[in-house]
Amino acid sequence: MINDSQVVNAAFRGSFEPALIEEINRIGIYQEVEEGEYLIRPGSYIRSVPIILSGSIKIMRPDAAGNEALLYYLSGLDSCAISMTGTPDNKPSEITAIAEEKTRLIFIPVEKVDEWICRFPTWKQFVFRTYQRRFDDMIATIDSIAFQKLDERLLTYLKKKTQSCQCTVLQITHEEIAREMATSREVISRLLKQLERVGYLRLSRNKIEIL
Amino acid sequence: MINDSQVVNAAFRGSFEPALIEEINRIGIYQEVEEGEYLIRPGSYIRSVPIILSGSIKIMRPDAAGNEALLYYLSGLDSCAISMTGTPDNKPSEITAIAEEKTRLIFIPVEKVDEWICRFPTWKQFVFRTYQRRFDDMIATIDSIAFQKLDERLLTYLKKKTQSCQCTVLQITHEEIAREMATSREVISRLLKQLERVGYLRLSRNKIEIL
DNA sequence: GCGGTTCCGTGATATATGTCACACGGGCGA
DNA sequence: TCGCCCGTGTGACATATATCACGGAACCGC
Repeated sequence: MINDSQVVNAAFRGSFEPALIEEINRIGIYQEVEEGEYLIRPGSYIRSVPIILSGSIKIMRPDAAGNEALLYYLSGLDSCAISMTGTPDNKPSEITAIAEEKTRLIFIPVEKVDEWICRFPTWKQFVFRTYQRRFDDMIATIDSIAFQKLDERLLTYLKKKTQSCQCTVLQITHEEIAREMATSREVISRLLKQLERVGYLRLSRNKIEIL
Repeated sequence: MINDSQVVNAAFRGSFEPALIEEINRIGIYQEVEEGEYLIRPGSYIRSVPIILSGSIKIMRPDAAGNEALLYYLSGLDSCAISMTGTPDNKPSEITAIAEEKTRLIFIPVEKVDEWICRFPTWKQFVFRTYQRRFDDMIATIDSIAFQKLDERLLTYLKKKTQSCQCTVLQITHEEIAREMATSREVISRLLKQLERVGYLRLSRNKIEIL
């Protein structure tokens, strides 16, 4: 049986200095969430920053009309830049975070994020790399929405999805894809069918197998 | 005649502690750019971070096919978060920064950005607020592209534009708007005409007057 | 004033995407 | 086993946006 601190140690060794790992073990709150569980809902206040140990989390942006747009995925050793910055003004969150699969993470209180920056060089590096990655992700998202047609977007969507879950069989409904891409189910069904005809994937109920 | 350090002092007094202002005066490189001038082009390397003293800068994202998408504007006391993070891996920039009008700014070498974070609390605060603002901007951009129809997008575009230049008369061509919104000139012309009929604005050559 | 250039207005048409309506089939609980 | 719900496939149609093809108006240099 693996306990929390072993998991943390294994995940961070090599990235963080020992004193920092110890601090994380002491302060961080370990948590496991199941697939589909919400970590953040719009309107809630973010008081701590999650670091993903294993699994993956998807970050979405809902709009007033009930649509959503996928911003990016978080997986191993990623963290959510929005939650680092989201708090200073004490504004509530404007995003949604949902576990894509069973996910283990550790929460660090925001004050500590700040405090550690000057105490641990590797932490500062981590925080900045996190920002940079999330910026790159957001730019990629904008690229995709602004420049690509739906069929291309669907392809990049499927690619990212398989990357983030590290498998070729997606357990997902057309409806859900449509929601994440802010379009309608029928359109996705048609495009998927098209991709199946071309031999890019195989469809069945609740399942898409990439070839 | 105003000299550089007076400008800098006036801009930063109240936001930064005196020691930091002095440091900025000593290290930062003051520069003025004219309207239309490029600060960053895709492919160039970013070795220093600009802080805008007055004027405004627009940050765009070009794609391979020659289209562009507007990411956000920078104006008084803003800074570009991408340039803070853009350097760690020594990757070239993937964005474009263009002066919207005559703009005064001061460049801080990236190493100093990093160093000052632990030395000056107000600087750390500044850096984090910058990140947060840019994140919010990017999310607003995604909202607009993902959820709004072109006519609404055009409205929000015009609003932001007037905000950033602080005036109601925009010196701009339909072609340029189209490029920034990644669509075509005819479409923008039609939509603008529509807005004129509704009495929202008045059109003339190279000029849009918001009412 | 003249010729060229840039910007703008607008019809006609093409294409992509969104919406509606409905049928089919599989799973699953009563 | 029956009925029902959910996910899917698909035609027909509505709408939004892109593209093409012009013509005309404003401006600029000569």
